[in-house]
Amino acid sequence: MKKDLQKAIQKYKVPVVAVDMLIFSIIDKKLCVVLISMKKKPFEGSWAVPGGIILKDEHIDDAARRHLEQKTNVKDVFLDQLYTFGAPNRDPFGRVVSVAYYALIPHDKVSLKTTDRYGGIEWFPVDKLPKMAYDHKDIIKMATKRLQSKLTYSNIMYSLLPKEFTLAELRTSYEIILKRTFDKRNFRKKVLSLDMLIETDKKQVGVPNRPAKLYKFKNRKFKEFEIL
Amino acid sequence: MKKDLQKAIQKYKVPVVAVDMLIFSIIDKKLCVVLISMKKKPFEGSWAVPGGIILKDEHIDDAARRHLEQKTNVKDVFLDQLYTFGAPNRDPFGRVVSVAYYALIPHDKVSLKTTDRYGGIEWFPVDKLPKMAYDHKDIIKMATKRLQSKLTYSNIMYSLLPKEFTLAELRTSYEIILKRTFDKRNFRKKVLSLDMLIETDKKQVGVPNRPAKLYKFKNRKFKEFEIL
DNA sequence: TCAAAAGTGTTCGTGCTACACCCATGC
DNA sequence: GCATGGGTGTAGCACGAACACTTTTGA
Repeated sequence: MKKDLQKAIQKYKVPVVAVDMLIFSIIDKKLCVVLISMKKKPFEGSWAVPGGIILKDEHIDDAARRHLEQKTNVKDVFLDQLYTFGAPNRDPFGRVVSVAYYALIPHDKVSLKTTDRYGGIEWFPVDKLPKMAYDHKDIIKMATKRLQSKLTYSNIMYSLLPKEFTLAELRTSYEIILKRTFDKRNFRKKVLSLDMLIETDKKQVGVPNRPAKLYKFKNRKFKEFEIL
Repeated sequence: MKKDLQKAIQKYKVPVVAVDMLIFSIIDKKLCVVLISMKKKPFEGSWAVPGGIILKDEHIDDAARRHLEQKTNVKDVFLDQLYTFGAPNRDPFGRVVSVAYYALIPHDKVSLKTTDRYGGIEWFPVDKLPKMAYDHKDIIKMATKRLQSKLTYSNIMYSLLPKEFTLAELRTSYEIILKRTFDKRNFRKKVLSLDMLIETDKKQVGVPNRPAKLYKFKNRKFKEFEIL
């Protein structure tokens, strides 16, 4: 960083703009989020949501996408701005205003990339978080709530499921995230009435029971609905 | 803004964090928003949403409240974060990431304070905006949508109405903002069933017709409901 | 033939919608 | 007494909730 800039920033305590990227998926029947383990004091041994400072000329949305792709190799998933956290003393290293984003990625595409900047990167169930750095525990809670809410009035589940899926998979995914159950028949009736899915001519293979029909989403793009 | 900082910021495109404050009220049966007229090129003659850079050690929420109070003298109203805009070329003067907030203020408390930094400050109906600077037209559109949505699942109308009001005032306020009508009887039934209002023992005075009972909100604090 | 999950209809209750007339007050 | 908005009840309909048995496949 150039000297005159650094000087001006220190003089006026200009806040730094960062993004936090909350990456959600369903792993092993649980809603999980990607965390990285911290090396630096005072947060050694704690975990945090991945993220970092935005680049110059980089749109904040793109900064979020950059972090998402860096960690998971996935693109073209649902990504949405959550909230901007701007308390003056959130970060002991300096004033950081961070814009949090959340994304939903398919559980069949999961492969986390670690880098040597962090101690490690792992999925954690949102109900069993480790010791968290900063205010990240609250951020995860808020993101979980928002995710639950958005699931009930949009088609964003397209971003969590594989291209083709059974209605049972769709239903249990809703059940896991919304923490409730749905009646099998009522659920079918409802989702099929929404003109949101397309029936394929394929079926499950290799299951020890009657194979289910596979469906896919009509549009793999955010759209509002009255779903559940 | 100080000159040396401004210079450094322009040179290196370091993002500056600002807030934009969208102040809504109902004036003359129309949903209106506070705008200020710009003096500086290239936006002479255009209008913008009030706002400005956050102070050092100032919480961004407080920055929004500061601007709100500066312009309107009101405190203790509903104020909520809308969205953070972070495209790199939004502002020709340099990179600005701005966190937009919106607030609802009572129409009986309106008195705008002008300052000599701006050409003027005025209420404009959201349907008849003047020539707007930056991307502020889009921001107002987004805020209006959010406001409409939030009205249908919360009690934030408490922040727009005077302390005591008639059910007709409540109803027409919803009708103006949501751009639809409600059946008088069904509306009464619904809002009274929500345990959100308290009936006072007062009535309208000086009206040339049967005076309506006055009601007040049980809690003048944000709460979620299923309202309309 | 057995185990396991898929697929399929009907009934009931709740809540939203539509709708018209009398009442209280000021002038 | 007349003009103006306040205040009130009921019937129909749509939608969500509850609920059990038959079908198809692999082993």
